[in-house]
Amino acid sequence: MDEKRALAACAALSQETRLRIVRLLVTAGPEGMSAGAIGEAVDGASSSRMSFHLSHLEQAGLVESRRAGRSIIYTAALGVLSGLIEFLMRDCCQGHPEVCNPAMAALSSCCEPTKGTAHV
Amino acid sequence: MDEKRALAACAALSQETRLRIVRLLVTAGPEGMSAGAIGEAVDGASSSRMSFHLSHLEQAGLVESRRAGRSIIYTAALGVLSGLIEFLMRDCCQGHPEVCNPAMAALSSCCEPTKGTAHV
DNA sequence: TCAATAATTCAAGAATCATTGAGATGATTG
DNA sequence: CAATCATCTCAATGATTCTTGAATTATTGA
Repeated sequence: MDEKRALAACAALSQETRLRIVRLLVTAGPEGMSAGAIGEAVDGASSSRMSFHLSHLEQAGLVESRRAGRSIIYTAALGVLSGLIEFLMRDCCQGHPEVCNPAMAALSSCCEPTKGTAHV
Repeated sequence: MDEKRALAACAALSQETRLRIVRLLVTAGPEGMSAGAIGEAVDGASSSRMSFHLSHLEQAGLVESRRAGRSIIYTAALGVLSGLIEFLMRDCCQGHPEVCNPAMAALSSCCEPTKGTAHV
């Protein structure tokens, strides 16, 4: 993740409809959702508006799309989201891990590490 | 972190000068930096422009300020940054931790968990 | 092939945001 | 107290972004 991509990602996330779309797709997982279903779920927006926002998100790398019949299925690009997180927190510690542990804890509360045993 | 705050945070981060300021302050740690020093470090911007962006960031909760003599010292609000991360990744796992491990790994590369630390 | 469905593209207008420069505020020094 | 330094506030202007509605492309089934 470089500055340019991080800016594009943040800009994409800074709009209500798009933020909702990303969060919806994060919870939807690898199966994704069709453009139409997303539109209904987030705010019943017009299809052209939805298309505008979905393509903005895809441009920013935060979602990916594939065609399935008449529908186009969108999925969250978790790798890019992770890259953004890493970029934002880079060098936050400077040898003092306790400084950024809140961020670790925040993520741990959702994502249990698969290896190791320590976290509850 | 609720949607409104997350939107404000992302909007604040979606501007080049502001993104640089936040990253600079993240690495600067709890001591922070004066407005003038930040301005010189990020792009030699005019003081009114710097002030505009710093106050935008403070409004969004991403930085905090305190006066020290003639200067005003800004620090990164790591708690809010962590909250944003947690908000973005919330429910990403749905029982499948391997889905969001990239995000964990991204943070771990910066922030080693301290031994035996229970998260809050 | 034709009609229906799903989604996209485009142009125009409305709304929001960033920069500039001038002036104001608050703290320190002589 | 007056001068200076660091920063902030404000109004005007230019730039960017969002929404809307109509037209367009791709896919499917009768």
